Amino acid sequence: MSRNPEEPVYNRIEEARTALGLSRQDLADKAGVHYQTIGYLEREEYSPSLVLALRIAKSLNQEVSELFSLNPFKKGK
Amino acid sequence: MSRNPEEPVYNRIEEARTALGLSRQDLADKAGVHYQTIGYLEREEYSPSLVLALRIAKSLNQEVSELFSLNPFKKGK
DNA sequence: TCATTATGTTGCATTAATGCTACATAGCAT
DNA sequence: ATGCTATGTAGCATTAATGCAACATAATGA
Repeated sequence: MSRNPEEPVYNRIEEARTALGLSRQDLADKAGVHYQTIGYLEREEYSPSLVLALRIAKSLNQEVSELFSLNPFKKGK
Repeated sequence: MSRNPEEPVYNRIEEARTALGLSRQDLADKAGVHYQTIGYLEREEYSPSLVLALRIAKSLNQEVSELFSLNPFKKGK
């Protein structure tokens, strides 16, 4: 958020996406967003809206909490 | 999202908040946002950022998926 | 070699999310 | 009656999230 620039959101989008053999474009199509938006999210240049997070989670068959966290994810799951 | 004005996000924030005996101000303090932001969310006038959704879920001891959904919630849980 | 695909980078425009201030109302307690 | 708390509403300012276009690079395959 603009009012909380110090608190990032960590994610495992790339990990989950590649595990399904999807390109960013594939995931973007499923989630209904621009393919570069997926890139920004994977590089954690910004955090998504809740709507997008829910769509991505659905597209990747994961729980929001499995894909996104306020705390860094541990190595290898 | 601005690019998906047709897809709202449903939530049970008020239900979960009152169940804990919290006022909007209480929840806002916990989540680190303005108390009126909670009001806007409860009235579903807009959907939160993922960061805020994660903070609210944590503040209410709930999973994001228990509090927010792309589909309307059924009656009484 | 050439084309395609996937990805990264930059830049610009639009808009929703959030903060904040002020005011109104209703309920409750004193 | 008065004050306090919780909530709703409206308006304005700021900024992050998203779209989109253009270009670069690397890998792959024909």
